[in-house]
Amino acid sequence: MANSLKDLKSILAENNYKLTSQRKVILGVLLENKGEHLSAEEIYSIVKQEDPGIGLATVYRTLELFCELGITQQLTFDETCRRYELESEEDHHHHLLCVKCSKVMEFNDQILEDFEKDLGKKYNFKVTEHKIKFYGYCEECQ
Amino acid sequence: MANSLKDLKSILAENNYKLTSQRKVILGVLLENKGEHLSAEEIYSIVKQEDPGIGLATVYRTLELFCELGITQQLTFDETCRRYELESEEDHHHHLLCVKCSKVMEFNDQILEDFEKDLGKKYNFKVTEHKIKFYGYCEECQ
DNA sequence: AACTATTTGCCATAAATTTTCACCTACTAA
DNA sequence: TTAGTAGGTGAAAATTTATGGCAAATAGTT
Repeated sequence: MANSLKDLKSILAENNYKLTSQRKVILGVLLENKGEHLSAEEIYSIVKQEDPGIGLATVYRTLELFCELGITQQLTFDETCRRYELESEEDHHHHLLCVKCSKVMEFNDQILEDFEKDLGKKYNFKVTEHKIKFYGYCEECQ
Repeated sequence: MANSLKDLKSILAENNYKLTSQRKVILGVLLENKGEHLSAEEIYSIVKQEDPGIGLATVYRTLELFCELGITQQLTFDETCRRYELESEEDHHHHLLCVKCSKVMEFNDQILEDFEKDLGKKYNFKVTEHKIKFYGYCEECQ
């Protein structure tokens, strides 16, 4: 979706939102941490290094906005906090969670896309997205 | 798993836990609301009608215990609270979430079980459980 | 019926997120 | 370029969700 600041600017403009320095910095942090699944607090602490004046509430507000605009996506693992990652059409992936070391890995798949189509017909449910988590033991923890 | 109070009694006894009136009431509420996905607060408010003296902390502690014993299972939709449902070997299902009316439906499947096996080989990840959510539009909201 | 380890209720606390509000700033139109 | 304005921000308070401590109560045993 938003792979650069230029993208961010146009996405915001299209939706009548302003391009602020805080939003730029937060997108920057997300871009620099692709593949990570950061919480708002974690993003906040990284962002603060670049812009010490930024407030935690702004991070929350920005992430909410980014999700609304399809720039980011919320992840809910089984924790008390929510995590975020950049959303991407090209790289649709899911997560493997190790129940022992808590490592989170990603995987892509095509089979599920096909499965999704069948599901729509079978249950008369028009699927727009799916979130799939597999729990188990990673290579090292088996 | 626990389909009756008798089951509960033996599960608790096997694990050296006591059968208290609070635990009975909470299981009762879960049994009467199969198919629902209640939060701790919601369970608390229903339970209170039957036993006004019960404390919220007890509900949380009981649900934690029930999950530990495999009686219930935690669900994390994209909310701030966790939800619970009875766990059942026979009825392994997943969820369809309508993005418009927020209704949550359930579905069973076999294809995913097979898919899971392949995944284990492909990524050297020993899958023990999966949680799958499909988002989209339900029959009425299409 | 008495014993004892669990369990509970109440209250305080923690942690995550949201709201409030006064001030600030990015875009727009003149 | 320069206001004007709608939208955005920071700080702190408020909410929401969940957990921890402790004295009193209780289930299961002796």
